[in-house]
Amino acid sequence: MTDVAREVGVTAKTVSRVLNDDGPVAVETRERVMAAVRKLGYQPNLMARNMRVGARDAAVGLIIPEMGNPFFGTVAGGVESAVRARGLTLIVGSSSETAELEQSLIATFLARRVSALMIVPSAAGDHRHLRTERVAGLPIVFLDRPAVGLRADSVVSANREGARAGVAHLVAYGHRRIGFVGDQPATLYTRRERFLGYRDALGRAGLPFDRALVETGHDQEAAAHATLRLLELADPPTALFAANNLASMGAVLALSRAGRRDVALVGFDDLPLAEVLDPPLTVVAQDPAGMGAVAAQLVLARLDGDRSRARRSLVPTRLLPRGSGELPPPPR
Amino acid sequence: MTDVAREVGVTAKTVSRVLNDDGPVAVETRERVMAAVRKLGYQPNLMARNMRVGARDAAVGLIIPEMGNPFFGTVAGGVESAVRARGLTLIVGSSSETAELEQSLIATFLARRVSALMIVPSAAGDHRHLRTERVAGLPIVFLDRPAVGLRADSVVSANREGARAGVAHLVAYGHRRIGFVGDQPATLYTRRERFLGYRDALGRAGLPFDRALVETGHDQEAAAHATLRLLELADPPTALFAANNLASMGAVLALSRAGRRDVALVGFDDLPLAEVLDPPLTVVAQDPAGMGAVAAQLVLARLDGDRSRARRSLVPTRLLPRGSGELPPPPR
DNA sequence: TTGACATATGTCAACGTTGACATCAGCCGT
DNA sequence: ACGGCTGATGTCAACGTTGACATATGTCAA
Repeated sequence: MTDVAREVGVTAKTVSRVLNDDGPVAVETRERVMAAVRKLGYQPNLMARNMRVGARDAAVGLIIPEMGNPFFGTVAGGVESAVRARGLTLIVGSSSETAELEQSLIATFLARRVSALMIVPSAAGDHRHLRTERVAGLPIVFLDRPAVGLRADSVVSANREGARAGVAHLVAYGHRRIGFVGDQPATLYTRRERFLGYRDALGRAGLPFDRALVETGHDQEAAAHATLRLLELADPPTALFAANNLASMGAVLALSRAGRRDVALVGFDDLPLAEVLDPPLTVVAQDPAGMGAVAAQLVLARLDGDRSRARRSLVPTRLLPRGSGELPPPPR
Repeated sequence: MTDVAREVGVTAKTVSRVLNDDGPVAVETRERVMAAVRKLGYQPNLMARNMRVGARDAAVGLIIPEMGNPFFGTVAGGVESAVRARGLTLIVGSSSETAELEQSLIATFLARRVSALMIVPSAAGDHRHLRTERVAGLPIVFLDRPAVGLRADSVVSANREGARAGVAHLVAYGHRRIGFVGDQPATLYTRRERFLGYRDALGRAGLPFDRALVETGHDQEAAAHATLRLLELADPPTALFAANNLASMGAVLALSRAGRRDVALVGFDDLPLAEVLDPPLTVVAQDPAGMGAVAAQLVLARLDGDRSRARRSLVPTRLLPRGSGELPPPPR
């Protein structure tokens, strides 16, 4: 900036005025400044500006467990377009689902003076330490899973209700033995909630809960094996409920490999090619982009001074019957 | 920091020394400082630090067309883990495939003094204006598509070779009329390259090129319609080559809807559930995470002072025969 | 002509941090 | 006892920018 000023023969302050449309500047001066700016390829230094005006950085930090997972990618996309509409930049980090990385990312973001934090917490995390920041008025919103040890805004899917609806759907088609394929640590919020929904649905239908019908795998292949184990039971399930996208893919994979087109399946979270599968996959669809957008709106409201109590936003799910969930149980 | 200093009864400089493990500090002082840091929840201000030391921000900016697209999401993931391993933070923005947004994101990133820029250029972009920054030594790497009007590093898939191999694969199975389903503007680099690969393969096999066999759609549904148009030709193709993931999904969709299991299909870019499709989808797989990682390595090398000429890195593709690409043409 | 006022620009300090250099106390060897 | 060294801390200025306030020039009404 000083360079530009020297080039034009004015003070830095005048250049600043031109660039920020602050105070009065003679038309001719303005033009000469702009010319110099272009000539020198000057870029204002946001860091210095922020420091001077004591403002936080016009960026929000988002922490997700994994960028590769389309679910989180889409969430991030939803957040990004919403915050960008307000001139904010998005900074993303992925925690690889570990509390340590999450911690260090939070520290980095705080050191960068982001305007807000959005976090999809890792399974093992604890967010007590963020209390100071929250009190200081930094908007913090948790996504997909609520905070642990901290009263803060969160935006989550209607996991329990959705899972209940999905399982009830299978029950309605006559299934009485319904397997549950989960992945991730069983302590994970979403896993727990969906499992509760599963049990709710069984309970409401007067069906017994059988521990043997619950299997877990931490990735697609593991979920496939989990599914296989269920199919090989002496008294196997006639229908399956897969608790997330990886579990669904694993289940689809296992059923396909085993050549079993007679087992009903409902997955939680939609898949891109669900409708061309054989049979087309019935899912309880989430709205990841919507979740991101809702969370971003919350953040923006907080930035605008909304100081109301922390709230939890439930993003509804939608049952999309496509075929796999409408297969009847085999006649006995 | 001043607060911490006051609390302990020392100067800010001493606190700085403790925090940066700079110069000698008495053990007792160090402990008292650390205690005060914890007590006050002090977070160093990275912006001020960067400004003082005149360093660029320890962040690299990445611009992708769309966060929701798993291809770019995975690329971003590859970049992120590589740069984080070096203590750098990733800032992401999406350009929605428009030159304007791309421009404004670049400006924002430059104003933030990122250490490096990584760009998946939008179709219409022009990067001449980045010449100044490149000369100034800012590492700039283009991903998936090369820069326009600028000599800069780029990392791209072996599009032409991959497409050629995919189409040659179909030829090897006896196909003589092979349709091309592309999406995006036909001017897009990847689209062009893959199309050239397609023509190469035809030429090498001595097959005529038929303009009627080339169709385009800009998203999944459009690609499905494009596919349908091909199938309805008087002299329809017996095999299809889909030039990217959306085109593949569209083609799969269309074939499935039309109940056509006799048309061979090879897609460019792998899909999550490719192997459970019916028939399982043969693809020319790209390595998005690998691309991101390679690009990040390039950036890191540049940051380490590598001043060699701009280079273009080709990331190889891999043909994964799964069934759909090995269907023979119907006997005539 | 005066002074009140608007316009155009300049001066200075400060944001939080850290390099360069200064200060001071204690200890060593001679 | 003295110079020199080491360790521990302090002082000051500067990074690039902008708020607060000052200055200079011109315009216009009384």
